[in-house]
Amino acid sequence: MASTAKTKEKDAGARERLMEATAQIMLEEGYAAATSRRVAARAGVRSALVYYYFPAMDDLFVAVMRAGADASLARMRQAISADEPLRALWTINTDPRWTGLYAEFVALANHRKVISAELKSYAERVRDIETAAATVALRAQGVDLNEYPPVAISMLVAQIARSLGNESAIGMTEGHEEMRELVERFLKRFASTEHAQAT
Amino acid sequence: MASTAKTKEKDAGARERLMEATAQIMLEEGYAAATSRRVAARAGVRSALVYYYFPAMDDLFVAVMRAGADASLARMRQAISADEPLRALWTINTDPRWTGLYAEFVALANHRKVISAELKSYAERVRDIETAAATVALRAQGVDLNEYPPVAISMLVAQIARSLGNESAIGMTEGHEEMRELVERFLKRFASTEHAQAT
DNA sequence: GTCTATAGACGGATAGAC
DNA sequence: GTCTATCCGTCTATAGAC
Repeated sequence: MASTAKTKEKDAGARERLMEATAQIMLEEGYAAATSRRVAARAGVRSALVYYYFPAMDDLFVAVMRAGADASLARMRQAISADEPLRALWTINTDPRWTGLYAEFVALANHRKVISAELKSYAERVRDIETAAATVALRAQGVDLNEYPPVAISMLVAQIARSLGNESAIGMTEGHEEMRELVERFLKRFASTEHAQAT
Repeated sequence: MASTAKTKEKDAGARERLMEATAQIMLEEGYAAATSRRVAARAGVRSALVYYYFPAMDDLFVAVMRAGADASLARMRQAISADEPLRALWTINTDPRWTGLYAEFVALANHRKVISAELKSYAERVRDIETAAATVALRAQGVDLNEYPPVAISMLVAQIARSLGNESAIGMTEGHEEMRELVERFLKRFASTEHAQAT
C-alpha cells in the first residue's frame, strides 16, 4: 500500500493532522489564530512543513473547508432518504462543530476571494440538497409547494439551526428554549410516518 | 463650545473618522484587515493617534460596536410603535451595512473575550426589544402567545433577515426570492392596521 | 492633538540540509 | 517527508518631539 493512501485510522499523516489542527484552532480562537506556526505546533510538526503540503495558507483553509463540506454533504444526502428529512436537516445544522467552522469560513470569505468562491460553491450544493429533502417532506404531507416553496422552508430550518449554534457560542441563549419547542412542533407535523394529521 | 463636543456634522474629529474608517474596513475586508495602520491611513492620520484615542485596538472595536448597536437599538425602539412592528424589524435586520458589521463582530468575538462580553450584552438588549415588537404585533392579531412565543417569532424574523444579508455578501442568492415572498405574505398577515383577516 | 521613530513580536514564505 | 535557518513584511504599542 502506498504511503499516501489512507493507512490506519489512528495516528494519521501530517497532512491530516495539519487539517485537523487548523479546524480546531479556527473553532477555539477564530480563523485569524490559525497561522502556519500555530497549526504546525498543534500538529506536532514544524511550520515549514505546512508549505510542503499546502503551497499557501489559503490552500490549507480550502482543504479544511472541502473536507468539512464533503462530510456534511454526505450526511445530508443520507438525510433525504431518512424517515424525517426535515428533522435530519435540523439535526445536522445544529452540530456545533460544523456550524462553528462554517461561521468562521463565512468571515474568512469576506476578505479572501479564493475562500469566497469555494464557500459559495459549497453553499449552493448544500442548499440544493436541503431543498430536495424539504421537497420530499412537504410533498408527503400534501403541502402546496407553490405556497410554501421547499427552498424557503429548507432555508428556514437550516438557518435557524445555525443561528442557535452561533449564539450559543457567545453565551447567548435567550429564547432558544422557546424556539426549539416551536421547531419541534413544526417537525412533528411533518414527520413522514404520519401521512394524515392525527389529533 | 468645547472642541470635544459634537461640532459640525461634516469633517468630524479624528476619533469619529477613525471609528468610521474601522467600520468601513471591517465591512470591505473583514475584521482582520482593520489594523491600527490601515484605519489610521483611511482616516487620514498616523497610526500612533489610534492609541491616543483608544488605549488598545480592542477598545476601538468595542467603540465601533457600541456606536452601531446604539443606532440599531434606537431604530428598533422606534419600530415598536411603528404601524407594522414586525416589518420594521425585518427592514432593520436587512440593512446590509449593519448585518455585515454584526457578522464581523460575531467572528471577532470568537477569540476576543472583551468583544464577546460586549456583543452578548448588546445581543440580549436587541432580543428584548425585538421581542417587545413581536409581542405587540402578535397580540394585535389575537395570536396565542403561548403557542407562538414572541421571542421565537422575533428570532425568526431577525435571523432570517440577517441570513439573507450574509449570503448575499458572498454572492449566494439561491432561494432568496422565494424567501422574501414567504416573509412578505407573513408580514401582511400581521399588519396591525388590519385587525381582522380581510380577503 | 498630532506627529516621527522605533522596539519587539509574530506572520507568510523560501532555501537548502538530511 | 521533515527539519533548521532565515528574509522580509506587518502588527501592536510606546516614547518623546512639536
